[in-house]
Amino acid sequence: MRPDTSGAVQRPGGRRKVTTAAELEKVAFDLFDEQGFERTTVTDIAAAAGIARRTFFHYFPSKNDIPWGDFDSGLERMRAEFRALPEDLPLMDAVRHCLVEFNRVPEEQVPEHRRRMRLILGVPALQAHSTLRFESWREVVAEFAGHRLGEPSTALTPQTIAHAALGVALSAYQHWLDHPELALSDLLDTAMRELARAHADQ
Amino acid sequence: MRPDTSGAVQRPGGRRKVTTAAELEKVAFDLFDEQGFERTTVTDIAAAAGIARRTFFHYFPSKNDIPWGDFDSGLERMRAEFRALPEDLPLMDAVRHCLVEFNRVPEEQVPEHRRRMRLILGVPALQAHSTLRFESWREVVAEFAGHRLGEPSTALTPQTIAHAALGVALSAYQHWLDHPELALSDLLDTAMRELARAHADQ
DNA sequence: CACGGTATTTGCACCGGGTGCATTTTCACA
DNA sequence: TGTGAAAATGCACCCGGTGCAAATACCGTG
Repeated sequence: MRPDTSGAVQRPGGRRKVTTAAELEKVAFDLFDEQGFERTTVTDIAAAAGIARRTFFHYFPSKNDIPWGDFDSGLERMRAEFRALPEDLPLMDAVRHCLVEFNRVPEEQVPEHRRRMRLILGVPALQAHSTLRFESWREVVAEFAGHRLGEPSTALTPQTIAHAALGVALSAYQHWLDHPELALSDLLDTAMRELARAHADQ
Repeated sequence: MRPDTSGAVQRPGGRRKVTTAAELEKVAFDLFDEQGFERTTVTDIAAAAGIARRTFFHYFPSKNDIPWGDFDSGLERMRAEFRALPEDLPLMDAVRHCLVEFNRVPEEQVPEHRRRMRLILGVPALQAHSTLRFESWREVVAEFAGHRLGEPSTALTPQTIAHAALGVALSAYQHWLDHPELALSDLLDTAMRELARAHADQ
């Protein structure tokens, strides 16, 4: 039998990694809490983590990427979520459903999630950077919408639906950050329904 | 009678400005065409314009702001556009109408507009930066939606409508850039209608 | 015409993010 | 005890952006 290659990357020799992205993220978040994002330099983070500044960039492509965790791996989850949906569920209901499910977090991780999102959506530099990260998220939605509509995902309607879905998510998130007593899932669901309602109302 | 203070700022003495933002923009755009946005440095632009690098930053807060022209002044135009609409025009019809009108450009300015938008929506750094510039645009829409709904513009629904409207605009623009033969106005109108249709379809 | 006030330009030193490259360190395994 | 591979590191840069002080050009006035 071949050696187990699942989980961590196999290591056929070579120096051990001295830390992890998750660990660096933790160190960085603490500094961000203390002194804010912009006032924290990469040098600060590296020093606090006990690594060289240069090494930091082996773990994160940029300072702006620190708060994103394994966002990309979540995309595959969402794709699966879309696939699992019954074919006869109306398109926008399906989108709403996945919006809610994709953003469901276990209760105990809520404070952590809130902190992360407050950074991403609150700090201008990160807000700007988020556009780039959200592109692949939109693409997942567009693919699904295109599939349902029998159009390429690059067509106008799928792209529009994807953009709108992202907009809904962002406004729900912003509201959630401003109103800690409200549940994110409810806000996402409501926002999506209210948009449909606005479109329907004459 | 007081001297005319309309138009250009009055100059009660002091050194003359040596150039204008518009002129710098022109110089910069030429360089962008030649060598691309990222490969063009601020130093390049300043040199080509015959000013000091430091002076450039008296005309633009950042390199990323070059392609934006007088975008902010356009916002007031859009606000007026919203105000001029009949009160009984359904909310989303009003939004669609303003979306189309705000983005209407005289035929002769179309190539210029396309070049500008191809930069803004095509170069990652500018794409990211655009998020920050679009915030005030969204706010205009949210204010109108809030007004119509009898809610503060910060409420969930107005914000969602604003985010969605921006999404629609972005997807229409992207499509326009990819398909030069199509008219921007039509794409904006269609995108908005298709989103409504998607929401309505069961 | 010289002068004084004013706004703009400029130079300079500096900071922070990010990269390319060569070198050193640490590890597994033979 | 090597030997090869991966990771960490150091260093020299580049670029965008800022704070500050000095130089420069313009205006109106005496």
